[in-house]
Amino acid sequence: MAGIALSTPAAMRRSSSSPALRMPGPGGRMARMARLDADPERHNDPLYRRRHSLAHVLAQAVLELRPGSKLGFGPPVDTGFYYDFLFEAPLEERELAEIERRMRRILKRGVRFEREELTVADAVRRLDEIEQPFKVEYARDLESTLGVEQISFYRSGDFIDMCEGPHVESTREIPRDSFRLDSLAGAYWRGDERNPMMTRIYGLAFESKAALEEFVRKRELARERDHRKLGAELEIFAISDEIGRGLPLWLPNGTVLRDELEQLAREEEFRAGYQRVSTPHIAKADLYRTSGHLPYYTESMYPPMQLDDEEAYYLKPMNCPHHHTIFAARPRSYRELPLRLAEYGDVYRYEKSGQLAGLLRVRGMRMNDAHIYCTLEQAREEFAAVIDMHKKYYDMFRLTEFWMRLSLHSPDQEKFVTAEERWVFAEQLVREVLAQMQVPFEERVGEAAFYGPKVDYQVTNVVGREETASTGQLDFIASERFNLEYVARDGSRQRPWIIHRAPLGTHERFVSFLLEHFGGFFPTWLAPLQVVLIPVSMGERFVEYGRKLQRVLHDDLLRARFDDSPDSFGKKIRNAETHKVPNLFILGQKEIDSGAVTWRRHGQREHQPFLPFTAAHQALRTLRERRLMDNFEDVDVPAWSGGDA
RNA sequence: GCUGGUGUAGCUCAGCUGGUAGAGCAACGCACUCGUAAUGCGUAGGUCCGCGGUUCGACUCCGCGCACCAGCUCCA
Repeated sequence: MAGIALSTPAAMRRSSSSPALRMPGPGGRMARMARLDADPERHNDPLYRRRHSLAHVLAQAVLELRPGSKLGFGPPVDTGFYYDFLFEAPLEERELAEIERRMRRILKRGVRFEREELTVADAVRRLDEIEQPFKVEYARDLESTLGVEQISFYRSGDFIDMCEGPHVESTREIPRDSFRLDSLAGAYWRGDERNPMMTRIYGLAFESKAALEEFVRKRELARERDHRKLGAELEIFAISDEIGRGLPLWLPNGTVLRDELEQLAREEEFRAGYQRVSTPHIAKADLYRTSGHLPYYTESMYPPMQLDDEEAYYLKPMNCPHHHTIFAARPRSYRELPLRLAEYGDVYRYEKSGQLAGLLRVRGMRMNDAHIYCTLEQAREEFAAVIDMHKKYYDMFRLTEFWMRLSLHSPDQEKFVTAEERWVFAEQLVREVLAQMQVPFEERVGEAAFYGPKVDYQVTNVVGREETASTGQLDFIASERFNLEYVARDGSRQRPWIIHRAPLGTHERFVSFLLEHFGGFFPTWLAPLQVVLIPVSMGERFVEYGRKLQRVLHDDLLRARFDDSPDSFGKKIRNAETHKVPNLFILGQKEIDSGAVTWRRHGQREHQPFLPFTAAHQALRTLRERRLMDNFEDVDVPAWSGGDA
């Protein structure tokens, strides 16, 4: 069951509705993961029935081909369906074609779906007979955990499966060309890695052949925007075996993005009363014993560096212990609070190899980190300010495809510090702040940090993978562990509350989202190359003029390049366009004659104003200084829109 | 980590059943001096992911590694 959504006005919910409904476009993993069978309304959806029935047909075809295979779960998902199997011998991808053929044959036959209900005991007996141990396990589980007494089965031809339904009446209702087997994957029985790994077959299924093809086409299109593809094409980053998996190298273009984001953060944090600090990349084991990382977080840490006669050192997986140590460096007064310490800090986490993915999941990352030390009375206001900062950035970058998750602890999971009342208190505090601010969110149990509840910004990338992009956390554990205290007005010693926050997340993840969100087309202020000056020919006077203007822009710290390659004029335009440079200045005789440029914007061939170079220069400065999002069409580019065509 | 797939020039890819490799783009050179998405000609570039094995002979077959891609982290 989905978490309870609190204080979520219907109108605002749309942008942050459940993952299943939120999928922006062509779905991948998220879409697949979002099982639809939890929502009773979906059961009336004819497409839901078809997909569900196709899962059965898939199982039937598989059993024809591989008798004795064991069945797991086989639900519909919002791009089709899947079914999990345990095979005696591994299934290879090329066998999917044969399975698909058999499925079509079954559809053609017009098999009817018939429901019957059995008592749990009878159900178990039947499942034993047909040798489906996973189903037996599940049937027993339904009885013991949910108190289910009757279990329904669906029979379609000679295939029978324990199933809640509903299904189509007859397989004839399903157009034979409206589905396709998509891929093969491993999946643990009941999603638990201690269980056997089954083989999952994914199928795509839509209303019609046309809808299926449309989906496949859109998915292809989305893959064009994959940050790994764009990152290579635009020379943003590279990952090399020589350096190590999950340890990206930032190329000059990517480093511009990082520098600009850091500049943005520095300015915003300065205005918001943060102070900057810098801390080393390694620290002694004892620090992480104090912080609680060693018991709770070791799996995600690189192994220790052991020196002779000395305590082991660890690469830091988080900046917090270092910042806490700064807080503790001298006695603190309540007058200093809230104390806000910020650092774009490099951290290293040993992610499981199978989790690594481009910039999205890495092992070395740079985080827009800060810790706010405050009194309990200040905690609400500070947390609200943190959420405000998140909102400001998301509005600014026009990131609308996200949902906010209030991540709570789970009393029965070991990874959470035991302190039930304080968890409840902290969670309620955060919940109230969010409610007060009228931001829509959904609660998820078991997603908290080990030291406190979080507000996570969940973003889905182009291939449908969901990750946390930003986070704000309330920590009620660390100040005790680190023995942090301040002297209150009455002279007593008090523990500060701590807020952890990373509204711009990590460069790695944030840039990957921006790349995909913008399709590689960055606003002028962020763009690695802000303007390319292109002469109509390499005649001496054009070259001279172009170099002169380039120097003026460059001296003004604008990232301008004069294209003096031997390429043709058309080729230069093309090169600049494929590199998604936001601004091109075209220079020819008439521009020289009046000290002007013809300004072509990325992808804009129609309207190209002719204006004095000084005006164009000034406009670039404005774009930069105001950080205008001129990669969006509705944003007016100064001096451009009004100019001559 | 686990399951399945993939690995050929900087990039995208071709290479039939074993006889040691090609194309386009990019790079470089020469010519061209051009008004809005690819000027022409030429040159160079490969440990066919790595290491072992089978074979007269391995990019091709087998084994073991490595990397990348997709998926798995609770309901028929």
